[in-house]
Amino acid sequence: MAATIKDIARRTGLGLATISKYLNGGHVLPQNQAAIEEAVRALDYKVNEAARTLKTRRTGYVGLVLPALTNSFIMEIVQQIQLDLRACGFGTALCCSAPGTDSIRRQTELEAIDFVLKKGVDGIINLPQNEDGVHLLKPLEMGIPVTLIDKQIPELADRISSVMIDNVGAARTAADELLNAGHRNILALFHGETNYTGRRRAEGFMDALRQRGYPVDPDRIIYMGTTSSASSLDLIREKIRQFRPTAIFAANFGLTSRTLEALEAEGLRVPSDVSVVGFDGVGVNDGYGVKLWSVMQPTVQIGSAAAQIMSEQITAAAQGNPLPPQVRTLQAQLLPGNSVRII
Amino acid sequence: MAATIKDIARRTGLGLATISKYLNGGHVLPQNQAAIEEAVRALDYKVNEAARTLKTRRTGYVGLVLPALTNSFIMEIVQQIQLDLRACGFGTALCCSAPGTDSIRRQTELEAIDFVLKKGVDGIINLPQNEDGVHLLKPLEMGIPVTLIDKQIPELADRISSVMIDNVGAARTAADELLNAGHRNILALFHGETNYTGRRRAEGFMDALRQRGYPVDPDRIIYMGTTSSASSLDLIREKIRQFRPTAIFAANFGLTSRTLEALEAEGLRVPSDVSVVGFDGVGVNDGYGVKLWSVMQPTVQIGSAAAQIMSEQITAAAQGNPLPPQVRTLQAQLLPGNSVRII
DNA sequence: TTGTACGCGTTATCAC
DNA sequence: GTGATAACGCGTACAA
Repeated sequence: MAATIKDIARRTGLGLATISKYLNGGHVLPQNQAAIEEAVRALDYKVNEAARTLKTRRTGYVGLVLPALTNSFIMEIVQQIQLDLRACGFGTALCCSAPGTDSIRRQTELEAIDFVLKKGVDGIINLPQNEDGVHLLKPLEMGIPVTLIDKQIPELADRISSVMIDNVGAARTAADELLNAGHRNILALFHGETNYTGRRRAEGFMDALRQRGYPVDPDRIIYMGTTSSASSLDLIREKIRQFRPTAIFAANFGLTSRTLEALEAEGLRVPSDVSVVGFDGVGVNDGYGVKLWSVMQPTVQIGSAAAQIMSEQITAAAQGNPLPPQVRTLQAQLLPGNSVRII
Repeated sequence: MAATIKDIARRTGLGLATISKYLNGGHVLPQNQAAIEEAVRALDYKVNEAARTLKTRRTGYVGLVLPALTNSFIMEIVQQIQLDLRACGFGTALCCSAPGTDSIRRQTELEAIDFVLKKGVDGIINLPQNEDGVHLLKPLEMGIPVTLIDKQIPELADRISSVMIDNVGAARTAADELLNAGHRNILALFHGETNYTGRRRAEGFMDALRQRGYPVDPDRIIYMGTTSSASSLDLIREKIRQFRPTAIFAANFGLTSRTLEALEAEGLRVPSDVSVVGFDGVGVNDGYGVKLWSVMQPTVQIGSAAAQIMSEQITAAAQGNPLPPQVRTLQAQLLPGNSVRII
């Protein structure tokens, strides 16, 4: 049986309130402090988090709700979030809304949120897949702070914090690289059309073209929608055959992977046949001859920022003066490779 | 303010015990059941997990302690564990012992275990990096069930459950593939020499050689130890130059990646210069011309098995009759590629 | 089957 | 500064 605060009280002859106060950072007489410290060590006392939660209504857990663990980008962020939250004393309750076709995604993400809510969390960090954010209404209503990563939900922008990169700038830089190399016939691949991040990256890409006075061909701007990997692959192959681009810009992890597959399937080589700028480090460290140019998001910084914001929001809310939502925008970096041919 | 069991009692006119019993699966009169159901819906009642934990001493969380989130193999397992645990009603407390040189690994893993213990978990699923398992003594002593994945700790084999593949068989199958293709000068790369999984795979590899009467050259069996990625890469390159192998077998995810890098750095092509059989899907879906032969571990099954064992152990322990530790061995599969040249 | 009363370990509010 | 004491919400003997 684990030692309780009562055991400490018995051993030291002090009252419960004194012990509790000291344990929570209050001041007591030096002699009492020493006595408590001694008793804690001797009895190997650990606070009972359940009892504390029952009283304070704070669980010390942050829910981390993600679509799935599918790529190194999200993995690095998850790890960093977990490390930093732990450093702040918070546990990380991982909850993947998990695979599922788009038609049931709303449902699975809602269930994931409901689950962490049921388990009890002080805050939620979410990489949303449900673009209208209805799944976040309940936590918001309950006064549980929410921080978004990677994507933004404009409708809720004034009520929730978010951490993401300058998507417009990142895409613009990537496009510039291709344009500087002389490419004009560029196929550009983005997330679904309703996807905030995808739209921003598309904007950045088009910005780069316009800035130089090049025409924007809407047919070469492909929004993948929420199709499966397989049909995305087919679509990319089709577009490659249709437009015979000299270069491709793929605006996220999955699209970059599928672009490489599509080129391989079409028998096209990088960069001799087609130049490629990708995202999130795909094809950067494969140990093959081709090293892709890649937009690298600062995953460590993203994770740290999310954890920090979350921690601050929770602490402030616990003290009765909730902080306004924070938005943090970080800069991505274009990592050079050898996948762009100068023409 | 959230509704409590008392509110239900007031609304239905029933006693607290009746409500509680029904909520925990007990039988009550149909009319009372209906009344309770109605009240639960009307008041949007949710059980307070903290109060329940305080009483039952069960938190409904399983600690998932890993070295780090570094590759798709571990990621897939983590996701599956989380999904299955959730289906059993358990939350997943993710805790990465995190990066760190080997000298401090014992410490970081111990801290990770201590953290989940402090937060309160009913069980621990662990991918150990500390090979003697001292970090698991405390949970074991506390009566908290532990399930290992991927690796085994022989000293503790009779006290903890484990889920892993038939490492000997997997390595033997991989070796057979190379031997069948006519390779005799094979460089074989394994984890550290003190690593259980690495040793088992090395055994399997050597078995395959011996079974055919081929000599085992200890110099071509490389144990990486716990060196950094960079120095591993250097070591592999050195061995390649030294032995000029016609084939390489890399016995885990990281080693396979570094093997590809090393070959690239040495200017050697796969499979024309050197054949390769790797592990865990590295180089299988890169969208390049070469698709590696790869030992694929059944990540979904591993995750499911770990979650299932954990759930059973916890449930049994909660009912006072703890289950003996379980060991589950699954079969890996050798996925064909085009990275092996017949000579 | 149902209800009463108590305890789980902690924090918070008072008096002192 | 300190110490009784009352919650917090639930599970569970025990009695009815």
